[in-house]
Amino acid sequence: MKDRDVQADQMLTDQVLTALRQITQAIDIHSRFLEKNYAVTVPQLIVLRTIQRHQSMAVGGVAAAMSLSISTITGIVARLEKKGLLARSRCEEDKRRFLLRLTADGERFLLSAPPPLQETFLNRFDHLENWEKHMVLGSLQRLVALMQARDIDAAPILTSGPVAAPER
Amino acid sequence: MKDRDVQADQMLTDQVLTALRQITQAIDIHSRFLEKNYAVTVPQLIVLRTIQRHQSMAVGGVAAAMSLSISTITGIVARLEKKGLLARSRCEEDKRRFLLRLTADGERFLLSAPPPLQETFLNRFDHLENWEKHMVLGSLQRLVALMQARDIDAAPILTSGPVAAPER
DNA sequence: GAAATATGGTATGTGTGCAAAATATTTACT
DNA sequence: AGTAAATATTTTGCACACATACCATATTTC
Repeated sequence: MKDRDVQADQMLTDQVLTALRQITQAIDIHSRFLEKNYAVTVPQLIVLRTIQRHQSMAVGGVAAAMSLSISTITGIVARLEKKGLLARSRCEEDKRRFLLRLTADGERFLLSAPPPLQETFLNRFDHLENWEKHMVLGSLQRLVALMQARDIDAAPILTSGPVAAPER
Repeated sequence: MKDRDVQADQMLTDQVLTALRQITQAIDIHSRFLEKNYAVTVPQLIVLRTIQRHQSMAVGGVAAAMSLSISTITGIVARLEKKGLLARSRCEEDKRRFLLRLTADGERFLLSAPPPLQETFLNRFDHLENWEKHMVLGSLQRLVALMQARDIDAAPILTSGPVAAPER
């Protein structure tokens, strides 16, 4: 039994959660700002950039590259297609796939579009001292590692259906 | 003009964004796990806890306490009410308000419910060295400060409505 | 070659989050 | 009092993000 100040520990973790939510919120707010002024959201912009980098990609490829689920990408792609920034075509080799590529409008758009958060937060982040940037990134990645350390040991409580979801 | 490695800077910020999304994702996944096994999500659980701490609260109070928008709380409250964990009643002094309080079921539920992330990530976070916890928290709050350094300088493009939102 | 299985993608439904508009109530001002 | 302004909530509409169920095409197996 460690002799710790449990109260203080709880406060610390609460603060972490609050900080995380505030960060998420800030990104979300920026996304809405983008949507209002540039007609695309942050996720949409990142999808466009990702496809641009690869020239042409399948839906699953984008999902893997962004570590998002396929169904999420489907929705985003549908909205981008409706805006005419992106086109889908059946892959000839494997007709299960759709190949995604930018339209001329899409290319043109990216040339004038702002990078995801550059105008705001990332711009300021960029101006931090190098050691501080690395410290922040290190902390974030520490959290990611902690969170991704599979919950498997704690999970099997209500065993309805396939308990051990293979991955993700 | 500083003499920096722009490429490396870009990578750093990209990594920050990726880490942030992964953290958000991990929380979301945990929330679904909770929903499946305990019938409430993380936000729902936090709303319950918040109300419990205050005995009874109005919707706006919860929103302020959690720094979420009122409309978001409305939806969460509706779901909790449907589950019978929480009840609403008109406030007598100010009939615009609804007072929220836990039902007997709600109280009982909280006694058996797990703290938001304790079973998983926070538990592990708790076991970090103290200096590391503080470093992580410090980094997160650094990000929050950067992000909240109001976008006012960049924002006023579409000035519809009260631009300078007082707080939040 | 036909049946079983695997894989890529879409459609649907739920939960979160916001903004904007609609309602109702209280407070302030004239 | 009587309207105007502020306040408290709800409703609606949109964008994510996921899981689940389902359709179409590929691959494997018999």
